[in-house]
Amino acid sequence: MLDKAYDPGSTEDRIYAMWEESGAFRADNQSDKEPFTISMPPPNATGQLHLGHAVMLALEDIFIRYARMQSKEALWVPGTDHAAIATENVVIKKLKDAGMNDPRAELGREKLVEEIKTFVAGSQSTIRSQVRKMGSSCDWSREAYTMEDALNRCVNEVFVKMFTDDLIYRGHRTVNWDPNLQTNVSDDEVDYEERTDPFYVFQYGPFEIGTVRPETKFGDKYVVMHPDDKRYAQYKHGDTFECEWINGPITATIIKDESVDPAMGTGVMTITPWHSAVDFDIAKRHGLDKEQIIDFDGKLLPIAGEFEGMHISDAREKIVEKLASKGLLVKKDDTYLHTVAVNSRGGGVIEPQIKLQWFIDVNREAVSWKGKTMSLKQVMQDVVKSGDIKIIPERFEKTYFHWIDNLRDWCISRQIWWGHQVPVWYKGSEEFAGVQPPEGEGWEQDPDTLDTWFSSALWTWSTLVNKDLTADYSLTLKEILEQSPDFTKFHPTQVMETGYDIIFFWVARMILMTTYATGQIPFETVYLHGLIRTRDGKKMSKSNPETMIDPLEIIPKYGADALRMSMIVGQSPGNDQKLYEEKIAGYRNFINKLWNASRFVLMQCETAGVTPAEVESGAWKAESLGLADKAVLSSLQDLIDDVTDGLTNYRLSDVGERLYSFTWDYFCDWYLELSKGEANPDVLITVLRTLVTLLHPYCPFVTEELWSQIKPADAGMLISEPWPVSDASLNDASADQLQVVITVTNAIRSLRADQEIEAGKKVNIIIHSKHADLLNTQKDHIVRLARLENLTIDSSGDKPADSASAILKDTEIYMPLEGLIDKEAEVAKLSKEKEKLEGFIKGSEAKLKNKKFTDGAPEEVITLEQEKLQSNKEKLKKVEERLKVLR
RNA sequence: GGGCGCAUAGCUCAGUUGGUCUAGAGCGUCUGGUUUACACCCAGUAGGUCGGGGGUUCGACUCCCUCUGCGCCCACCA
Repeated sequence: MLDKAYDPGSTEDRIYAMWEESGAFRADNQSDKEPFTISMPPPNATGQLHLGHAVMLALEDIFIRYARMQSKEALWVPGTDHAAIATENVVIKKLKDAGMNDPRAELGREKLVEEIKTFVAGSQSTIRSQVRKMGSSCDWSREAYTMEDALNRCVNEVFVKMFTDDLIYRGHRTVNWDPNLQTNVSDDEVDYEERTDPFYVFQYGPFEIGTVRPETKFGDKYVVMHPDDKRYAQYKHGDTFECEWINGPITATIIKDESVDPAMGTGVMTITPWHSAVDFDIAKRHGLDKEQIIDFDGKLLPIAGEFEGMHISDAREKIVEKLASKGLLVKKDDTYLHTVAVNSRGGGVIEPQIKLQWFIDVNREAVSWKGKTMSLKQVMQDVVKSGDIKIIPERFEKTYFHWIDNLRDWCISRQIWWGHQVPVWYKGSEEFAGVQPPEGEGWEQDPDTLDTWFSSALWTWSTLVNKDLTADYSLTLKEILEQSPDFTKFHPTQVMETGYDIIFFWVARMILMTTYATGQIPFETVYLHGLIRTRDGKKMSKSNPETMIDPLEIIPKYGADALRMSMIVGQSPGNDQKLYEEKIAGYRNFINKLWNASRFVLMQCETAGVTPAEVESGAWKAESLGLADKAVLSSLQDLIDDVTDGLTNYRLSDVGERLYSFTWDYFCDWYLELSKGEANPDVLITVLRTLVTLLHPYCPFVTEELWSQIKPADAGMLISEPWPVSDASLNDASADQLQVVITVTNAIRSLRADQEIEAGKKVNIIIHSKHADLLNTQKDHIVRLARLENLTIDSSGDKPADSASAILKDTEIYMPLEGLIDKEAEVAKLSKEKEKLEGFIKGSEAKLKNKKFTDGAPEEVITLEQEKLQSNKEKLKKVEERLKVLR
């Protein structure tokens, strides 16, 4: 017999080990079954599982378990990401904490990379065990890692292919340079922080110019204004003038450019092309000189004269002092609020610099897609516009298009050591791009590594290539793909489930790279979940540990099943959710309820001398079924349909709620209560089996554990059970009939509960007339219910002539055939219904007459409308007749 | 500046193409119950003019406009 309460702690690890050892997670690339694939978004190999991962794992596990039970070949590929900058950063920080001053300089490239590898290995094993804790049924035999050899081969192949197609180029551009981490980062990785800094206005010849960054102003020899600005009409483009500046007199040139906003400040500015992307563009347009003022460590160069070698943070004040002493400081505003660019990967303030970097050209039309030649941008737009890829929720498609419209060339090179090194080699002025190093002496590889998203953009397919084939350099990428059984079977994947915050970083780039490299879309559906927030709506973060909910603390306390459900039910895709312990406790209670319901069913079986294993689902004699049995079986068929339909359409929250209320409110509170008098073990076991099966994707541990107690003798594990199919022949009871049963049951019970009812007092239960014709057929059942409630039947008493009542000893319950009790209420109700029906009819008629509707609508819609009209007319007729009778 | 979203019971949220919702759930409140499936329980109760205003419609929580408040994303900030 089961314990009184479900204990996840003693169950979950055991169940997980059982699943894993059985091979239930492993997908077969040779099977005939329809494939269903999910690539797990690889957690960063830097650390700990958090709630963001937990929600992702819960959602994907539901998708994959449902697919598996639907007899699809379900594959869920797990893995980890090397998270280039983040990881290198963490390791460097650790080394510094251990007493090293400059780990990069002290260790050198090779040794530092070794350090990182060691760290990653430890972190990966932590993640693996944490993913297991959530019950994730992923295929560990296919675990992947973005830095493994096979993936490196794919990265190099794609790079070289793009290089050959002129989609990758190297050029001098303004990049987001982080002097702290000594690397550049992509535009998407830059965060903007609001700060208050002094804003200075200086006299620059005849002009006043404003700036927060005087330290960049050494090289400013161009003064720019809008060509239509009347205030400066006297100055002509190209005019020069002499003026006093930081380190003595300079010659300045007037530039007229439309990018200047006349309304901003004085409408005049000087430019620093080397350290600003906007200024760079202006300089480029007019062919102006560019000079570097600040070096890559953030120190001033010789152009700064006496300030040379000074760090910009120290130099600012001194430069201002000097300008002030020359009488050139016009104004200083200490309350100026502006935004400062910082590296979101844990680095410092971004200093724009011109650097030689590698870029992916998103506008060049060199990609063959659907028989046309398109740019990468166009392909990205096409696959979503055409519906090949569907995004849930749909509104993110807008966000996606908006992003693409503003997309600039993607800078893919990074000046860090941890990552895939750029597969380009140099010898003198020679340049060689190849999957393997060039032959011969004297070649040196480009020291840069690739943006971490370059490799993760290949994730859906690079994880499916055959590893032996990737070691064979006589094969092309195309041949490798064609000969990889996993790839041919499982790609494109079906669902990409991830947080909406990485739609640009990752989702968009997977689409970009995968369509280009494989000619296939990476996935069919994108399901985006929201962020998990604290109770007061704050982002959960390590810096605020009090509000943090750590899944690894929650799971032992409430169970993984409860955690999973608390993050799924009552949750809509793409919206953030607040999570707190009471919510999780609520689902822990639900899990326990299910457990105890099963315990009760098992007890009933024991009492009846039935062993659950012997019960064959659905094998009973029709005449042995009471009305309640029929009702529960009928409702169960609806449940199966609703859950199946909901899961197919990714309506996870609805389905969860439906299962929750069926289990608790209907199965436990109603059917099990009835069974206390007279139990039908066959039905109890059958219903429970179906229920547990339907619940399995949501709460896999407890259901698997229960299954072992209630399963048929010849059944295996629940994880591998087929999905239930509804049986229409069990669905014969009408909704009204069921409603009567429920109503009467509850009424009898509440009468019993109400102590104030004296024996013999007459109480009427009003049952609406539309049920009246059912009453006779249910009389026996109601009598049975009464017996269960310890009410004895005395049919000797006087029966009111106008009711078909069962007369009970303690209380008389009349069930009037007609609405005798509250005529007024019924008339009011019917009048309202009449009004409503008239409205429907009017609406339908208008619709059918409207050409706009009939011309545009498909035939089924019109037929449906006509049917609706017809049935409403019939309904109206009945209502009117009924009203006539009542009046 | 451009874009997206949210505003429904004390709290956290559902509400599927406008129609049996005279608006639902969980938690919390209050009342009562409980000799055995479960107090991680049972039966009830109270609580909302679905942010304000206008419009479309026979009918709007649901569609359109507008206002207010909150949040997010992108761009820019001389």
